[in-house]
Amino acid sequence: MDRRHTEKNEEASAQERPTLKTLAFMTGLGVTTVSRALKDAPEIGAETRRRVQLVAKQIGYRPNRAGVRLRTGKTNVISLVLNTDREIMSFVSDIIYGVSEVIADTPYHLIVTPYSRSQDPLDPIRYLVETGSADGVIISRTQPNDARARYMLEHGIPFATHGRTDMGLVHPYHDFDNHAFAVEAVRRLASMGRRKLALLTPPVGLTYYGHTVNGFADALSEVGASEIPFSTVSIDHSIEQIRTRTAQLMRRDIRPDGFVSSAAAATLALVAGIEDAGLKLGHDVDIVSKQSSDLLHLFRPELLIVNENFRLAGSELARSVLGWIGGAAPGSLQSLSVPGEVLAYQRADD
Amino acid sequence: MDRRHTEKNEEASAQERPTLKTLAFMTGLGVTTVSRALKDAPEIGAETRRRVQLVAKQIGYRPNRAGVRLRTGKTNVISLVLNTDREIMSFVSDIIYGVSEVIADTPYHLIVTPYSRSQDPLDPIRYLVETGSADGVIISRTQPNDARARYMLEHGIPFATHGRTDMGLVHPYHDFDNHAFAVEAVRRLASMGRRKLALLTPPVGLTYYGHTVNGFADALSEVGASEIPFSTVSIDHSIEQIRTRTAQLMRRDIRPDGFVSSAAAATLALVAGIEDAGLKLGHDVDIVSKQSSDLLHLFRPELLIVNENFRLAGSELARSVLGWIGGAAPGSLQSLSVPGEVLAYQRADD
DNA sequence: TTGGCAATCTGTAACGTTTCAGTATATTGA
DNA sequence: TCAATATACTGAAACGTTACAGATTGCCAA
Repeated sequence: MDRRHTEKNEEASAQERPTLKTLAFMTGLGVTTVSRALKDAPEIGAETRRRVQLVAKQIGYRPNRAGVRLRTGKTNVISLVLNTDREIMSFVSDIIYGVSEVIADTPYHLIVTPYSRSQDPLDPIRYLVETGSADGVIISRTQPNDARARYMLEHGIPFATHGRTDMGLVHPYHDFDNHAFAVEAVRRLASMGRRKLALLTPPVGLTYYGHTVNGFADALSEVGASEIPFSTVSIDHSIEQIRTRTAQLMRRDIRPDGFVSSAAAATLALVAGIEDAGLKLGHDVDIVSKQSSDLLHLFRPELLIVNENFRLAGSELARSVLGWIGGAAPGSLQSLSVPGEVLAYQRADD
Repeated sequence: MDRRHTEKNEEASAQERPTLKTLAFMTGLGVTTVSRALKDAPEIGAETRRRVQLVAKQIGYRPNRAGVRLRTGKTNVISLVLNTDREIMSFVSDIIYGVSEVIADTPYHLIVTPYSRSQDPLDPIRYLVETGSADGVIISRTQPNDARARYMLEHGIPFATHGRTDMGLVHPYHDFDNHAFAVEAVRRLASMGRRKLALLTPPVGLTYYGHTVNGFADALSEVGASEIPFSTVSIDHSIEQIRTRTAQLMRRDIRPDGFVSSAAAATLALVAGIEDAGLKLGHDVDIVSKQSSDLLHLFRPELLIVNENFRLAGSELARSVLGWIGGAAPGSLQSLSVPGEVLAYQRADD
């Protein structure tokens, strides 16, 4: 089955994939010249360059990734690092699609590097860095003091975080303005006369937990509403847990008349818990919820909804990483999307 | 910044990533011997083998992927080919997680190869085959006569399909038994006294469209119920379209009193359309729906639900591809998950 | 004693690419 | 005219790995 005894490349019939050697033979040039002609090196004659590129296009030459990678260390790979048991569903596919959109016209491939509950989140990052498996990395579930970001900064590998850090270190990120979300949500509830508000928070420990909580608190004092503590669960908890805790909360004497929820799936559980307690959405209580896929309004029309675009996040993150790889200043590759309108902070390369 | 003038590898201080040459120097053996010792070749002495493997473990040697790939052509990559605009959300992440689980203990990386509406679905497959970018491929949205499967079979690259084909060609697949699903769904509705049933179908053209439609028809005649045609939309249509069409259908004189729905998101739209027409779920009409994430029962407790486990699908698909790569017979790498057996058929009301 | 053979180990070449250090030819300045 | 220089090209080496074709040693049978 292995009939590669075809007297070297130059006499091979036709079927093998063309290499620089093939091109060199066809054009009568040396491989060095061909290699340079293809990347528009200055010391190659204009006509030669055109000729080589024409032939390359004609026979469908594509550089061998392994060859390039071995020689130069460039992998042409972006790695998306995902928590396999915690990341919310639709989340992931949207981010992947967003990233894909951006790298579609580049030589980059997207590899998904998973890690599970049982592992140190730093493990997959170490692996990528130590084995040089990617030119750039995208991480999510970012923390204020994020060991992964610090590690990658120390090791000089370009990356972007979904969510900001707070370590005094500068790196590319994309984030949704959860402070603004919480503020708007509280204002909206207040404008409907709701005065006792509860917050279903993001996972404790992630940076946007703080943003959300602060926005919530800021807006509470602004509108003069009060908080009903609801810190026994976060959107990371199971549907059942959220539902149960919500029902318990709603059966108390002092219960919220308004909720702010940081995730769509959690909102489903929230509503279920409320109704378990015999209360009615839109009457006894209102909810402002974030969502990423456009389905929540079908669930209960009374829900007040703010959209977060994860596909955009994926695109921005990919653009940032590619920008950093391309030599742009990391500080110029940060963006924030604001609920309602998407406001991208400047790009460096203009 | 490039100080690799360190007199070859053997005298390098410590920091560069270890290679076979490093190991050879440390053990006093030749690189060939080291290479063979690491892969348990028979012509290496037992003690030498142990010694080499010990040292390799100690210094954390990991084979350079580019080196292996260049020399052998083995990429250690599995590619998951996804339609960027059509694949349902949770779908994708679950499959990715399932695949990840399986390849976690292998040297394989998972790369996601997207293609969009505008492209020929064969494009990404051609790319993968022509550039030799993967050792194995996983595709979804499988059709009865699937050009991609045929192409990969012709080109001898191992793959697995999510869903079966019907071309008389044998290849690995994993599929959910949608015929059985439709049959059970109809029986269930019939047992509740429903007699005029409609089917919200999978995308026309995909293999499981046929399976579902056939199961539906078979069961209809079995239980003596009649079909109300509802072929203007499929689960590939937008939420709005499904909702509108459903409302139209439900306002007719002759309208269904039972639905079978092939996807959770579509079911949301279905229910919305039904309620738009002023009818009540569980009273005027019942619905049996598939779901992959466990959320539908929160939406309406009256919904009758069948779970499809996409994480399992991902695992099975990965196992199949790895099996084929490993030399197993493609015909032995086919699996079907049956609703009710592998998966729980849950009653919402108990 | 010698030839044969099994058991271990080794050097070289090759995969496709880029970089380094050239070479050959034409062009320029004096 | 000669040397200096710019222009256009080239071979060899190297990245890390594996496969091929030996090489060395010790042991045994004849």
